[in-house]
Amino acid sequence: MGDVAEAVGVSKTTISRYLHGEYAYMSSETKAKIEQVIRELGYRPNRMAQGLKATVSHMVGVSIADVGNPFSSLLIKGMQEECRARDVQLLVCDANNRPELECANIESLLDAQVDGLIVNTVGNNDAWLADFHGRKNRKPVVMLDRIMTPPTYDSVSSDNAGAVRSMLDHLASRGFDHVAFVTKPGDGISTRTTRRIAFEEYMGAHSMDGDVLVYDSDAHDLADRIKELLDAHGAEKVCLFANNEESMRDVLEATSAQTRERIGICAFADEQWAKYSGFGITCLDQNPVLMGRTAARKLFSRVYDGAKNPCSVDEIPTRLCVFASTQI
Amino acid sequence: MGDVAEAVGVSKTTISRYLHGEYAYMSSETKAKIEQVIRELGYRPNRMAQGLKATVSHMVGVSIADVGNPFSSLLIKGMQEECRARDVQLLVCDANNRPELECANIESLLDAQVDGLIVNTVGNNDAWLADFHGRKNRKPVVMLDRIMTPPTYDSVSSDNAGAVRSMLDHLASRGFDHVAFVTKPGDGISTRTTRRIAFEEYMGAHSMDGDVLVYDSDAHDLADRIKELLDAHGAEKVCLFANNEESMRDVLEATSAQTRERIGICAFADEQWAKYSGFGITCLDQNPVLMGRTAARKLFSRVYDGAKNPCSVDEIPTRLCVFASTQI
DNA sequence: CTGTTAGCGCATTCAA
DNA sequence: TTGAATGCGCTAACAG
Repeated sequence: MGDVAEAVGVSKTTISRYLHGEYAYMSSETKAKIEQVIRELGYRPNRMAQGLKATVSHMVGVSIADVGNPFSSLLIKGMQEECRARDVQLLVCDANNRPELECANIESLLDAQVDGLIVNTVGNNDAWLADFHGRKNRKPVVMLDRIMTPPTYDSVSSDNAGAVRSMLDHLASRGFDHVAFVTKPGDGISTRTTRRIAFEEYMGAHSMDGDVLVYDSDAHDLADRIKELLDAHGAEKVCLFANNEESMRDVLEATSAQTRERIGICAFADEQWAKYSGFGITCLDQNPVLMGRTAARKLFSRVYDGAKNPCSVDEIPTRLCVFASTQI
Repeated sequence: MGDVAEAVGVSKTTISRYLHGEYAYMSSETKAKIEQVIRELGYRPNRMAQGLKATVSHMVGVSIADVGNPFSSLLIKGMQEECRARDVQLLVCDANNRPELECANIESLLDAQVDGLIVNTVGNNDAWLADFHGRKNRKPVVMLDRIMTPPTYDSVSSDNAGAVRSMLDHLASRGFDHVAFVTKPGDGISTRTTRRIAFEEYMGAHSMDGDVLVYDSDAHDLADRIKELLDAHGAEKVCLFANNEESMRDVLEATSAQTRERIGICAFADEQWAKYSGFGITCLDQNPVLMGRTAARKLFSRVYDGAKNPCSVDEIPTRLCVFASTQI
């Protein structure tokens, strides 16, 4: 900036003013001259230096439970769209499904002077996150996909309960007698628990028969559990309802093609994926891009627009996509 | 930092020294005192301010052609692993498959004072990228997955040619007479071109019959093209070889289940995806996590370890995963 | 309309 | 062993 000022023959202040569009306090000749010199020198302001002075850095931090997950990548896509519009940079960290890393990520991001945080928590980290809320110079946080109860922060998630109900309505209409909700242990991950509870409530309220099948990471274990289930309910029309794509893959791994032909299967899963898996798997397609966008918007309104409203939870609707797997 | 200095009763210089581990110039009492006060106050150094002084910011920028792509998210996963080890932050931008955005991203990242860049180019941007190489204060760049010819920058890609050959060897061993390589137009994207050329060379060198089926984004168009192909080669054992997951989905969309039972199909695709698509699709599984790691390592060695070696291209091997779709 | 001054949080001489 | 002084690139009073 000094170089530009010198070349034009004015002070740095004037250059600074030019950069901020304060043309009113400036002769049109100097303005033109500055414009020209900046182009010639290819000058671009240093955002770090700006951030050092200002109270904002135009950077927001993101900690993702597992960036390798396709769902996560779509969350990021959504955030990016908003970031582009506001000219803010996204600092992305991966927590690799480990709470310690999530904490470390957040601390590092704060060191980098981010203006706010979007957290897709790994789960089992609510205590630390709640504690963080009590810090003096805390930065705004938006929880994404996986949320806390009560919602200490602004949050964005899918309408998980509604999604579960719409799937069960569909299964009922297709004449299924028994539905098993297949999931890994809750592990403090809100989506799993929310869906499971919605499932159990629906079962309680309707005359549908069903149970929850919690399995450990070992797919071998799952195969036995499914066999037991089918032994017990062999005569009925059974459907396996997987909590997510991972569990759906575990179900596919644990069942033979013959088995899959005589039972129904469905899952929370991306339509693109589900449509071509097997003969097509009926799924609840979430809207991760919209979720990411919404989270970014909420954060920006608080950080850059000074919104002071109490924190709220946005639930993004899901879409039921019916394919061959529930048509038996 | 001033607060800490005051509380301890020393100057900021001493605190700075403490933070950099220069304990030699310090009485053990002051050291202990500093340690304590820092903990009490929860002081953490401001990386922006450090970056303003130092020549490095401990941030690297990434521009991804399409962050929504699962492949991309695994590239990022790999980078993150290296970033964690070196304590550097990743600034991630999405180019949304548009060259203008890629350029804008890179400029923005430089404004943020990143120490270097990893670019997964959208394609058709080689001229700008080459021009960028000529800039005075250019920062180091590593091209990832999609590379330039000649390689102006350090680059990391899959061993695309080798992968194509291994797939064609496999198809030959399975007795296929005719193979069609299905791809969207090249569009300046190196992977597409490299694979296509490897395909054509193999066909030329072996007595295998085949052709390249370039289709536009419209899957309808593709259905007609495939029909023509099968009309012409109906008597032979035909295989469709898709350039990537997207084209594979387009092939699935464009063919009926009956058709798929009498032809072979295969693709460059993630094993997780391919294994459960249809009856299982034979695929070339790349190693995006390793690619991301490798790119980050190359960048870091240049940026932080002062490596001066000429730029090089690393080719990461792929893995052939055979499933039912090539067993007809 | 324009410039002077001071300072953001830190690292680095140089001196003591 | 420690500290004072200077400046990184930029912004924001406050003066003219």
